[in-house]
Amino acid sequence: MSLGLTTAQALKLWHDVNLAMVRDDGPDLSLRQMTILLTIYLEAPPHTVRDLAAKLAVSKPVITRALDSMGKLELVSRRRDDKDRRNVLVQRTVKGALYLERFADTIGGLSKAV
Amino acid sequence: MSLGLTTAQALKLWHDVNLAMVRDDGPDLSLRQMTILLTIYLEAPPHTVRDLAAKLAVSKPVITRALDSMGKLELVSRRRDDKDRRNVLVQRTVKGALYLERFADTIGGLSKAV
DNA sequence: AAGGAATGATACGGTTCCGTAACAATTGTC
DNA sequence: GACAATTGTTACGGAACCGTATCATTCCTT
Repeated sequence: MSLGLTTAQALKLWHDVNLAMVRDDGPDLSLRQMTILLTIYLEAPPHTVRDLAAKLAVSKPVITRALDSMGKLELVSRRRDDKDRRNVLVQRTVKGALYLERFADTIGGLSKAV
Repeated sequence: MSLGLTTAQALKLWHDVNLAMVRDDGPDLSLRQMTILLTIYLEAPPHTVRDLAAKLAVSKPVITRALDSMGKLELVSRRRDDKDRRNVLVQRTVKGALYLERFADTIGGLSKAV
């Protein structure tokens, strides 16, 4: 399916959503954090640190630190893999789901005005 | 005009564009920097530090520092206002225009796959 | 001309993130 | 069982950003 965004529409939508995020109180997730969060919630599990690092083309410590930060915000949780206890499985949380739901509503609402 | 984005479409589009930005080499602009850059290029001039701070609901040093950073990248330039030499006029640059044009193309291309 | 208002920049201390290198724990291999 | 490979984490020094307070410059009012 194609959304058929023109250049001007794309930039205006991005601007409006970014502006809403900047003006919003509460902590802003960094670009990497947001990408990790969306990956976890949009793609099928399991999600390991190694997989996420590969998908984002980023070092593993970047993932670990982002999971630390988002874990404090309870947007994400971690669990050891029982099949292979070297692995850490990144899991969704209720707060994380609500966060993204609210975020999607913001985009959806603003896209109506583009 | 309404783009009519569904929740799932909005999140997938955001994910895909963010992922492209993360994987891309070169410096990532922060959320605030990106918002400032888009404001400068989408809204009619003049743009002063004070106006930008008000629009983003952010302190003036945030704007000054963001302009410093983006100035080094030549995405933006500054000039004193001759009418009122207290003001600084934020101006567009060729590099900034190309940067956003390329960014819009990324969104446009990825939106076709949503 | 003098004092106050407005604008943007700077200083300061603190927090967060980064990249690289090293590390502990677990698994696989010989 | 010994040793290498894999996974995720931590350590370390450095860079970027933040919020608040302060400053220099310019304008305005009287």
